[in-house]
Amino acid sequence: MPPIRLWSIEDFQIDPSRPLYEQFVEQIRAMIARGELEPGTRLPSVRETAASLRVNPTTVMKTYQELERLELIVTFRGQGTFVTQAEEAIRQTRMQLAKEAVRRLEETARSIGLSLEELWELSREKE
Amino acid sequence: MPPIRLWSIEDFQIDPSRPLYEQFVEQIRAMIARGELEPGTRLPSVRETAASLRVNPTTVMKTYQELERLELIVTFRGQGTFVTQAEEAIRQTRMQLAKEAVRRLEETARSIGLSLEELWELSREKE
Amino acid sequence: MPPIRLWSIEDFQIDPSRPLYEQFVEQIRAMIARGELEPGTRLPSVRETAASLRVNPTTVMKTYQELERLELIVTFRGQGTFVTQAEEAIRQTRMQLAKEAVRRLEETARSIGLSLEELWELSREKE
Amino acid sequence: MPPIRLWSIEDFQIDPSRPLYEQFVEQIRAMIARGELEPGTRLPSVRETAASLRVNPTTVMKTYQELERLELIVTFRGQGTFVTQAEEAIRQTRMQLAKEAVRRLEETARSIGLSLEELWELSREKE
DNA sequence: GTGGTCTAGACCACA
DNA sequence: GTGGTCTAGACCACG
Repeated sequence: MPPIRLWSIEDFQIDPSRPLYEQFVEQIRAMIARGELEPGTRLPSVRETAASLRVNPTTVMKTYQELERLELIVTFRGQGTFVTQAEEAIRQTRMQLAKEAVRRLEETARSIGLSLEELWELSREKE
Repeated sequence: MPPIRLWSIEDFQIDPSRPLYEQFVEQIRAMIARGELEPGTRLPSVRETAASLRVNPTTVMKTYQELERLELIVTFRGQGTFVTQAEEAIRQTRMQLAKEAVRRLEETARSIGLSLEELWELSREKE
Repeated sequence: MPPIRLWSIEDFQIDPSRPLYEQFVEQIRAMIARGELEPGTRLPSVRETAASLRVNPTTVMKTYQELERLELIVTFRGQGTFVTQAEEAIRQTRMQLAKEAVRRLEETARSIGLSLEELWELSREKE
Repeated sequence: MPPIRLWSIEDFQIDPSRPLYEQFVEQIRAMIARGELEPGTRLPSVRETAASLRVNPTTVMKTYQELERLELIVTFRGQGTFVTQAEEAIRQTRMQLAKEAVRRLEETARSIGLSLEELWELSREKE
């Protein structure tokens, strides 16, 4: 059973100034959170992924380990790595991402002394 | 002409896993953006700040130089460092911070396949 | 993948009364602007450069970071530092240097009350 | 015999990142070179100038000393400081400034691998 | 007194 | 291996 398809480096938006594995984690997590990678889907192996993304295998390994720690993927030895079947974990992730995003927005508003409404208005001004 | 007052390390919330100078820049920028540090105010000297924050002078200098590149402070040789008189630059900074914060929120919503309203609702659910 | 070749201190013309890093920036920028360092070329590592130029690694790092802010080089974490592939940025730099040089010439002419033609004539007189 | 008039800081264009005295020297030298300050004119005293420009007296002193070294002004003890009567010195200065400006232009052209004509063309392109 | 540069050397995360 | 941050301490020009 092959994985849906190999990744290409163009599937990711990379900022060279930030850790690669961190950006892979974020973007694969988003793929799972929005349902683009469905539960049970088999992911390409570490070796395959490293080759297709042209990155160091240890970078992919760190990515997968972190996603595993987040309980978004599971590895079955000898069988491969799969998106978790636990939809609850995916639901939780979506909520965490939402809460975190709003928390950051509120933190920014607080730091410049604005209410959320004022921040919103300001962000909509031109120039 | 002394600066308003020396900083204490308690004036800053420091995450030891991130670069010190980066956090100083962010938090001083916020002080200026919300008007806590008024235009024309003299900042404590590099040496004073280093002593009061218990960090190395070069760390403070890197902080000040970054704030200067952001055009939020100005250095007059031999006289010290001052919050810019150009209130326009401060206004711009507030707007940039607001726009950036909202952009990140929209980016998060997009990445998990939600509208801004849906993201907001989700962030307000309990658990 | 080694860089083209190490630098020697003889590759640079150093005026000891001016900041080292500033002169390195100017001269490496010129190498890129005139195509001597081609897009994609890997620069010698910070440590190698520091050793071959007999300067401190932090001096080289400051040089590279400044060139990075100018968008003339890009750093890939753990991989090294490379001349940007964005030839547009290089073209822009050439134009900026040209415009700036002419602007300075016009400024000098203005400051001594001459037209560009008169300045040119004057500079060609002997003694 | 009063000097023509006191200077105000608005008579000068100041870049805070460069030495003050250096900029005063350049700009007063230009005033003399273009004839705005005529030979024999009496300059305001160091003390007066420091007060009217709101700078440190030692800065003005250093400025005058440098202009004296350039033989553009002369000080008669107890009488004051005057623009030199030696028109030859002024002529020389104009020529030095012109030669130096052209030398810098040629140096820039050389550093980016262009002829003077090509540099000129490039500086005239838009964007 | 001020900031700016440079050195020497340590430690860290990342690939 | 790579660059990035931080410390400690020296020296300098400027005002």
